[in-house]
Amino acid sequence: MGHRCCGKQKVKRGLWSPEEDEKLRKHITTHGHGSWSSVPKHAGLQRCGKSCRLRWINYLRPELRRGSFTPEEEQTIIDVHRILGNKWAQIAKHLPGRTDNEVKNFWNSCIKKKLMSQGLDPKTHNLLPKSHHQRSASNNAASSSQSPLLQSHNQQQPIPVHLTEITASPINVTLSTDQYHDHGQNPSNASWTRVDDPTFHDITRLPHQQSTDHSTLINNISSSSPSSSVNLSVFGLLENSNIWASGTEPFEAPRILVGEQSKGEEVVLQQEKDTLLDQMEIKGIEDMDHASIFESSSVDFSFVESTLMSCGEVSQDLNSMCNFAWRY
DNA sequence: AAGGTACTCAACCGCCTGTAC
DNA sequence: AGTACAGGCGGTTGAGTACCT
Repeated sequence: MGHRCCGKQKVKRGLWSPEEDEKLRKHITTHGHGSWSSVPKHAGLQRCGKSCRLRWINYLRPELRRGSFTPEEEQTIIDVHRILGNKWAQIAKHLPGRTDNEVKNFWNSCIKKKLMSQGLDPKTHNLLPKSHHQRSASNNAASSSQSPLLQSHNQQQPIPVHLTEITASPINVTLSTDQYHDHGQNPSNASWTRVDDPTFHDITRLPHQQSTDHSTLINNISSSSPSSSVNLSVFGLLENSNIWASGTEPFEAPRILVGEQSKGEEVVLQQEKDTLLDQMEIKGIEDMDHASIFESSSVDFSFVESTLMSCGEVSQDLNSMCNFAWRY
């Protein structure tokens, strides 16, 4: 039987046998994979190169972490997905030892349903229309015990902010109007508080993280994944001053060499950026010292920046990232 | 016990992008 | 500039398994 990606050879398909696994493992550990298209030949496998690559990446790599996802990993997936959407490879990068395939499967089989049973649109992380929610909730008796978090959340419709102007792929961040005021000048002791609704919660928080105490919540989230530098709650919903808590690795600001861009591109990008910024409602935080914000933050923005970069938003310095992060 | 249904997850497919020529 | 190729990625499929009636 032919194969579309390597039509000439006869290749085996379907599940891998232990013998095939062993051949592939032995070949790669001794020779490395080099060109994947040549791996089957050198390893003595009747598989196509793509298949070998997939098998190695998803199953044979020694650094892979097997077993079920922890609540912390689940929260990380939800948080990152809220920002990036179905960018499984990007999401997986923030879960050491997990593959994009694994994350994708876990999302589709578990998290998606969980969110839907809680009345949330898994695509946008926004609330579904009430009828839909009731229907899905009744369809899923096992998870019908809605968390207090969502009960309170349902009382207030968040306003989806679509960032399609900034990125090529839609990124939806859910927030409420005028949620936060900045009471501090120094980010290290800035006091970020919601001003309109003390019952508002991060909509994707897990049941085990229910708490009306925002300090506890943020501490839980940020301490729950020590191996990950991601705490994306900050992008969706800035909770309070705890996000500035010290004691973790200071964020090292990513730097992009201005010289890598042409002058013309710089001008155009700057104009686009200015236009976008004009369109956005400014919440009074841009006066903050951005550099000091990042230095005192434990939040890793680099992946967001890389995503924005790949989607066409090129920043010459940290300002655009600051603008992005601190406006939403 | 048997049949049906739901679920999980490994693997495949097709498209896109980057690179070499 | 155009083409071919390899690698990477997200979406989808289907086999195996668990659970339910």
